[in-house]
Amino acid sequence: MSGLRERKKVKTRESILREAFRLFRERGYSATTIEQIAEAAEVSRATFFRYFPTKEDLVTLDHFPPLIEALKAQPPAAAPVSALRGAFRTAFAGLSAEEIAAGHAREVFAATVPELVAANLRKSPGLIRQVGEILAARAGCRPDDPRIRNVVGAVLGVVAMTWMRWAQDPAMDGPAEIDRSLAHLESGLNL
Amino acid sequence: MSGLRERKKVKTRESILREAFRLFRERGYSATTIEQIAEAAEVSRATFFRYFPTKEDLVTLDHFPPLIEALKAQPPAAAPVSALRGAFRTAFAGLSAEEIAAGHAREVFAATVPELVAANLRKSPGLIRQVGEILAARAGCRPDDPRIRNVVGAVLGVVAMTWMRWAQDPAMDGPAEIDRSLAHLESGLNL
DNA sequence: TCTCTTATGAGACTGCAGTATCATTTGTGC
DNA sequence: GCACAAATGATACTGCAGTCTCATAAGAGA
Repeated sequence: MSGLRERKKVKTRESILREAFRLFRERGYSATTIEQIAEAAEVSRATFFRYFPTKEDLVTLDHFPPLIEALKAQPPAAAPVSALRGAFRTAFAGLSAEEIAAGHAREVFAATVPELVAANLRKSPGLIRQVGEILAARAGCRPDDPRIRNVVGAVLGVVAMTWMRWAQDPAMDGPAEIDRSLAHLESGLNL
Repeated sequence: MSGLRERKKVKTRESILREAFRLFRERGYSATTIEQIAEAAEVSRATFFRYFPTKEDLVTLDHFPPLIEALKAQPPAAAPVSALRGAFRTAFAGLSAEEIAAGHAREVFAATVPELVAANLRKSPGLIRQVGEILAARAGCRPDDPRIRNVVGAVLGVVAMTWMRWAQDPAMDGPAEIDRSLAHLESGLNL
């Protein structure tokens, strides 16, 4: 079934993505017009919209790494921060180096440009709540307990900051650094 | 000097803000056009743009509470998280209850709608860096030290989460709750 | 090769944000 | 009341995202 048609579509899609990200890097997200992307990808504007309904769709994360499942599988005795740290570690371990590298540019980008942060926030309204609910169930308290919120906030804040460092230094070992940062948080953020 | 002109300008500005937020609540931020806001505020489109250069300016925080100054004034011996906690406390203490209440709706709104989160992120690229630099100077390490980033990330994450709780429950004492959350972070996030 | 289906390109069109110009109104100082 | 400066309104304009229509090109299957 892998006819010429399908292969061409894949190539076109990849070409659009590649050129779009190149332009984004060169001149920024909002300064890059769809017309420029289409031209660089040697495709008409209309075709661009057939592949990506909106500009945002170029950069939004289709799905987060299976963080939720990994979190559920953590040992019940672990403290909340430890459990989340373990979940991140497990989630990343389930990805091949290629997958991490492939998704890195795109996700890092999405985490760096404000417009895209918003786009992703809009697409994942449940993630924060979901993490909070699991932690609350583990700890035997209500999901809206301030302490649960604090843990989620602190962990996500630390991860976000590390993610941004990763964005600026692609040579960095992102997963390892995230783990190290969470260990730092776990041990009280002392210097 | 408080002539009629000045008072009219203040009234116009308030009218635009009030009608804009009413419409935002009714039909959402991006679904509200500037033309609608201008009409509701009984003002021409041109005048709207004279008061607010962009739509985003309606909702972005003009300036954070004088957090930076408060942070610089913290006792040098305090640990980073403690210093930030103290800075938040001082910054809020410098505001009257009216100022807090007045800014609350607007800021809460800005913290809730994804587009506006992005707008605020774009406007405060320096805040995070600035806080990091001060903390680094206090601790005698480099501003890009991962530990500094972790502290900033964790604190901002905790504050952001508390801020969202505040958004859902306006009766909450926001500043006090932020202080409590930071105390929780300070003491290791244990349950 | 011939037909059918599907992807593409071209171009016009809408809606909205933001800019620019210029005439008109409306406070302000005298 | 008068002359000046400032705020406003009307209007036309640009630029870009996203939609729509229709003609053409190109792969699929016979």
